[in-house]
Amino acid sequence: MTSPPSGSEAAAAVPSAGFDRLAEPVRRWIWDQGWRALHDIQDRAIPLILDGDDDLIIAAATAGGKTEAVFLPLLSRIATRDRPGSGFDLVYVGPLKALIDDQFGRLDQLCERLAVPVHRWHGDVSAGAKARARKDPDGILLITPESLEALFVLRGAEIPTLFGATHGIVIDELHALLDVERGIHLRSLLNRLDLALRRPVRRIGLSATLGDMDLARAYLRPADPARVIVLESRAEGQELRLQVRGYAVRVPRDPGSEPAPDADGDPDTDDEEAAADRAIAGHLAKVLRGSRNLVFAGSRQSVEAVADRLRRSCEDAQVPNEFFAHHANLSRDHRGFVEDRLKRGETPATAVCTSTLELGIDIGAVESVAQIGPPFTVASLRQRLGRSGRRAGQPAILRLYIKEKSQDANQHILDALRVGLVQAIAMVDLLIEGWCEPPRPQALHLSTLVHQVLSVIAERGGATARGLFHVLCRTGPFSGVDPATFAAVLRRMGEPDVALIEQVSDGTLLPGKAGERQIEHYGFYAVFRTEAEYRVVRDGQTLGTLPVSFPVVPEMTIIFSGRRWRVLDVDEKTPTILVAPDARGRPPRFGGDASDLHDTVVARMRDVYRRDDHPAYLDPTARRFLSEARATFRRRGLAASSILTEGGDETVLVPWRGTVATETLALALTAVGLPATPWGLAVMVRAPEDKVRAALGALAERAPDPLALAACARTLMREKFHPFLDRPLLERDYASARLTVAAVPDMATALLTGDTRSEDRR
DNA sequence: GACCTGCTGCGGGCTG
Repeated sequence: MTSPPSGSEAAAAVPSAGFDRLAEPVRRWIWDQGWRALHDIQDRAIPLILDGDDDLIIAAATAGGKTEAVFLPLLSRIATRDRPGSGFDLVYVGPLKALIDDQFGRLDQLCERLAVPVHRWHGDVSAGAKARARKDPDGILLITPESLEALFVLRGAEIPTLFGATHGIVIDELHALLDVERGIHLRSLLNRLDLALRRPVRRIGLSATLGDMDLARAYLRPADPARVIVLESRAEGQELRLQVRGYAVRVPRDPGSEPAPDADGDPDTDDEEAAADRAIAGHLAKVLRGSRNLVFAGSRQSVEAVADRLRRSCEDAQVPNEFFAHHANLSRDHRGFVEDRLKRGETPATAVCTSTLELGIDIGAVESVAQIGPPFTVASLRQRLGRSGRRAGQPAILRLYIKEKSQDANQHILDALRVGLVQAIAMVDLLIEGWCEPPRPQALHLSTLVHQVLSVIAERGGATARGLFHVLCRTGPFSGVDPATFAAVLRRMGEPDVALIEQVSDGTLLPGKAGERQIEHYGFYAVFRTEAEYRVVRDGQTLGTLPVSFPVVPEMTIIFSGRRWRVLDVDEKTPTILVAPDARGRPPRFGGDASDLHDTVVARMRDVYRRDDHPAYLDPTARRFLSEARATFRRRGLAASSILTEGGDETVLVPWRGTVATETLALALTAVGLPATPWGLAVMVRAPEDKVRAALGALAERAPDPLALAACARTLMREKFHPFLDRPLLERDYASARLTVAAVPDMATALLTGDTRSEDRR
């Protein structure tokens, strides 16, 4: 048993097996926090971290105490270290600067007790603080993947000194860093760290939403996934209150008549969709006013429109505004203001936001979460839901608002199937079951490979082709790249018109002219692509940014930051847009890419169509939509056959697979001369049914050649370093990332035989 | 037909 330190008036922590094993100053800190007990996950993590050196994944809900679960025992080990000051003892990698600042605040006072320094290292940290950390590396380093990259490029020779003492590297929000470019980047850096130190450094991943633990293990330690220990928190059965609300968008009966302008001169009330938007905003205003909430609106354009409507609803009610827009194009000042107001909790506040408020940063507990439109992924829905009901005894509240077109004789089959509502129901089902999307690990990631080739050359002051292959492909995350493909990438990088690298007489590869320009520019350290933007300025104050792809001219009116503006001037040189307040405005388009639906989600959607029950969480309109969707499903015979004829010359296929497989099927048909376009769940083929059936018959026999399909693809350049690759390499990269040719024969067979067995086996 | 994330070195001007 442990007694509280004398003088402490904090509530006594309940001693437990884990607690008793922590170092004395760490226990003292816990007493002072007034904690009554350690979380289950913390208690279980302590012996694992103290007694072993195995890699570890800790999966627990947002605010489940994951950070403390790893840092309390890790710091207990440091407290008894024998050689302080010979390098950073621990490294924490966080995907957001704001997250690092949050964690710094939490760790700093604990570490002060232990005389363990904590260093922040990201783009907003002063050069002086970084210089001090470099001169005397010790304690804990909190860093972003990009700043770690910068250390390799600029201080390659110092890596063994800086990290010589490091015995653990904690990766926060692991789910956000799986098979995306940034995750591959970080895995490459971790592998390069192990190689530079000539020993593996223990890796500890933290996450609330991992879809597949075996894949997560393989991502954390590709060389030895079996030894990665997974610690999952036992769910505490929190109450979830859920509602799905349907809203009808009326299709104009008489398309010839001009709609009457709205009384307040509101230009966006002229379309029928605006009536549904008004109804949604009206409900949000009614149920959210006076409390603290998050409204995920789906796109930045929709955030602006909804925030504007809710602000005006406050004006109409003559109460102070409590609804604020929050997305990545709004200024840091404005975002900070919204986050502070949510966090302080003194006045009511609702943020209408995009995924900016989905990850990690602490905005305190909110009472409810709303989602407008179906979610993009189950993982993101779970992450969003985790923002509400974080106080003990409080339920998590989720409201989903779904718009569907009202029924009409000429309605398109996909509208009549009410895909948005059915997608929302399928995702809520899967959320409740605890499923979420796993990563797809087969992509080659050639763009990121180009980046890492340059980075390793910079780190080491030159490298051989053999050495690069060893670091990046044999032991690193580019394991899908074979020697021939790797050689083709290097050859391409060395071509005179590309000039990223050049070879000197002894075979060493050095940066070429263009390569030097890349490496020397500070934009090099991030592997993801970004778009050019205007600054939006009012009276010398920056409100935020707009993509240059959005056409802006003087006198046009826009909604931005939830308010209405007139454009005074556009300066292409700086590039800046000057605005002044106005009574009118439309939300701008920000652009963006579509997301992929996973096979499991689509399989579940088909189950929803085939069932008869109505989930209790549907409101009357949503219930009606679901009945209509099922009626369409049966009337069109989709229960028995997934081949439909629309008019004489168009055939619609519904393969009931995710986006990648559906797009692969469309390309496979296009490649054999039948022009096919993927459209949501369906593939629209401009050919009569008998021809389509004949083509499917051939596809059922043999999987198509992926490179032949990639040759038919429209956009091959998707990532930052793609412009340096040639067409054959781009096609190979596309085939690896965006095609599943092996699934084509099964899809074709199922379509032809009307085999409607559910694929929903996970 | 979506979202998000990140960044160094150096020089000039100012303050104490």
